[in-house]
Amino acid sequence: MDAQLKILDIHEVPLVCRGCDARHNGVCSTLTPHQLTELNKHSQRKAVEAGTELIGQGQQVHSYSNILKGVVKLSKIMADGRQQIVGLQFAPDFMGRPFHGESLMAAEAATDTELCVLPRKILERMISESSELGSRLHNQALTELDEARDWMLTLGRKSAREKVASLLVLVAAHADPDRLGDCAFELPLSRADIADFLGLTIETVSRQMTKLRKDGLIHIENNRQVYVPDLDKLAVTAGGD
Amino acid sequence: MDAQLKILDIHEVPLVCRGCDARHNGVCSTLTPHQLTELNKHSQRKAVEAGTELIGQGQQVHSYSNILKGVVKLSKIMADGRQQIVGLQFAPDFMGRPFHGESLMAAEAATDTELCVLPRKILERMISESSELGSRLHNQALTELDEARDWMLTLGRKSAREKVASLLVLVAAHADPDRLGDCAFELPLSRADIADFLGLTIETVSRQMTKLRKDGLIHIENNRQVYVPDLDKLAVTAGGD
DNA sequence: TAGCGACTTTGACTTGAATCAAGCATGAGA
DNA sequence: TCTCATGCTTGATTCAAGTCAAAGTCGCTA
Repeated sequence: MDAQLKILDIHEVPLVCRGCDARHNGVCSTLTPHQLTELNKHSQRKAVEAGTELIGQGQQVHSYSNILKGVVKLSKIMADGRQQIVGLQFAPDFMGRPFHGESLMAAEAATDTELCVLPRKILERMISESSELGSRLHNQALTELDEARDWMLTLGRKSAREKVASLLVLVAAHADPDRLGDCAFELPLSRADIADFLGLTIETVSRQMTKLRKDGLIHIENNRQVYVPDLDKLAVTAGGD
Repeated sequence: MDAQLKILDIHEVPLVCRGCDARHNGVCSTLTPHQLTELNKHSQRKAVEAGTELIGQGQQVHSYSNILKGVVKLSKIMADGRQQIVGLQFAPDFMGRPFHGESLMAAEAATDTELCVLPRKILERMISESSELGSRLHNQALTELDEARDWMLTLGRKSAREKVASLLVLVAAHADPDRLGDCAFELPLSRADIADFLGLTIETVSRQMTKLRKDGLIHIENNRQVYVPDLDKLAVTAGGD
């Protein structure tokens, strides 16, 4: 938790990106200069290392964040300890939910992560002032809903092999959105995290990774570095579509 | 598809309920009289029987609907026919999604259903005029996101017995939200639908229902009529919490 | 009221993923 | 350089859920 704090120029970061249709070059905000000044005054840059808990399940949420760098995992935990990762937030996503004060899940940094923390009250006032900002957040919520439902199909109906392939395709898409054909990236998740995301055990994940490797669909180095020679082929073994 | 159409008084129906905090007595709308008149002129009442397809996967969506009566299932289908139900909409839910034109899943009436169909363009104009309406829809999206993520935990980490119990608890909650202790309701889903919602096969669903019955947790009549003597006990076997 | 069809249950068997249990790397610290 | 911890892989075995097959139930229509 060695948080290094400093005032951030809000111009440098996108505010709500996942829900926007267009690609942005690091700027997504449509705030007024006055609003920007205010956010600059009150928002804080925060760097945390992998494994840091950002929000505990059932905890009250007093702030929203832009993820500047890294990957955050959202997970639900049952009373007996069983865990399911229910979403991944990649930079430059916005994290948090207006109107919903209490968190129904935990948020934890999957990798070393940098955040821009925005105070809840100020942001909510800006939402009520700007319908553009509100509709962007609405849009992001709908996008996340689509993604959650896609993942429900993966969890409910796919085999272990298809699940692992689906995860690799998902990460590849975020690492290099426009890349066709081959693609290389670093896995932001441990085997244990992958298992919790796919509803599998560590052992099964490991076995399926090995099989995909032996089938020539992926190459792995140092457990985390993945190279996919043919992304289409991998997508097909992920269940097509 | 024997749709019977007639002009509906929009005052009679709630517009967006799931996302609202308060309970409403059948009226949820905050539209102006002028907006109500316009909706009255353009919205249509539609009655369909169980099994009717409302929106096909990949189809363009030109209207939104309020569900007046019945249950609608939302599902994703893979190329090889595997299916996953990714959400249930109970009356008086609003169905549809602003800004997202194309449907990424199919919607089908699970029971005999009555809808109030609102033209897309008119509703979207009203959303842009009324921030209250927009924020209610935003709220509903967030609620659905929470529900989808809860279900991801069910799909990924629960046993067949827990899954079936979870479904029964879910339906019970919608049938009779305030009921404590015991509770009776009619299942809006066939065994096949339940299997598709839980990521199981029909046979497994049937076996688990039988076990729950033999364990005294539920009573079943005519396959669809369910009586739960102790809802808390059922919730515990659904995985607690 | 017999017969058909759709839906559900039940049984026997198979299988994919979980569990249990060693081993293998890699990196940090002594 | 050795040890220890952590994370990953691999193998043997078990078990929960899937598959295949048959029979039961109900409502509908002729």
